[in-house]
Amino acid sequence: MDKELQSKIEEFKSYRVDKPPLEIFEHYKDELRAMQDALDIISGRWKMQIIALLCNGEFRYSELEKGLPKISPRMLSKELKDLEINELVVRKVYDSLPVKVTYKLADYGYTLVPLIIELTNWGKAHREKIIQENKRKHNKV
Amino acid sequence: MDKELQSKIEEFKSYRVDKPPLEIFEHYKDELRAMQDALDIISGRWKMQIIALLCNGEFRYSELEKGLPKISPRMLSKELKDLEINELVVRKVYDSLPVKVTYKLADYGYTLVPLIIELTNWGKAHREKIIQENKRKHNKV
DNA sequence: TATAGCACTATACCAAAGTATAGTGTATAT
DNA sequence: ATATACACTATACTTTGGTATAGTGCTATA
Repeated sequence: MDKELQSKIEEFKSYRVDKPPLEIFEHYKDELRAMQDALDIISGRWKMQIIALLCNGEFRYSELEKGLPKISPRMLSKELKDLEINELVVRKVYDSLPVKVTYKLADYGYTLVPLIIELTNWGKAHREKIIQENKRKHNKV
Repeated sequence: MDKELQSKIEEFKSYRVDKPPLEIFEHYKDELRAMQDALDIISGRWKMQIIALLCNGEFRYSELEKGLPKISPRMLSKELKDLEINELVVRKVYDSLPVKVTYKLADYGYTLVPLIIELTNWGKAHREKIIQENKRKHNKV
């Protein structure tokens, strides 16, 4: 664990010196709201998977369908619409025949990359931890 | 945007040179699964709020109720149980009379701090962006 | 002419997440 | 004896996220 993190944690811990819980809540209100905003946008089974795929470039609708093996077309178009509304994804329509539609990450979408990395790292470490624990249990028994 | 991030993005972009979508999916499968594991654990309206509060120290059940003004007792005890199962939170029972129960972050729980910070930062920036956009629209009209 | 591909939309359905309200057993305080 | 605090649990309900299945209007291809 690095120093910056360590000091952040100390900061948290030292804040509460018998302050009433509601006061602590009020103090962090904006942070909590911001965190929740972010979670609302990235939660769900598909959003981050779509974004992670789109990190690799431009995809057609049907390519995304293939790249997300279990998604239904309804879900895919709904999720893409959501992401477009939040300006994370850019939708381009070519007026060729038949119509071709592509999706790519907006520049703004790339601001999510640090979060993707953080989430992935934590998820990997967590899986490791669970595997280690199962091993220990197995050895004891 | 810092250099490390920039190069990560280039890495993503350069990976896809006309690879079929399914191959890209397979290539990132472990990462996607790890990301989803993490999201499953922290998603929902309460989990991260509880963790963020507990960053500040040890709380009794009733203190948490006051610190999370809108949570129902059922939700609170369910969420705490989930967090305990995932070993993010430690539950301590004092056999005083009446019983006193406290909850605090496990050391492992603190590994979520970088994620909390990332989420909070992104959420704040997002809110800023939306406010700026509304201002621009207002000026145009 | 028939078939298949494309980028969707419509409708109905199900399960999980979250909410609202009430109740439990214990103990102290009055 | 009654009321209150504590840490819950039970039950029923609503909302949301996601699935399943079918269908649309277009065009290129055999």
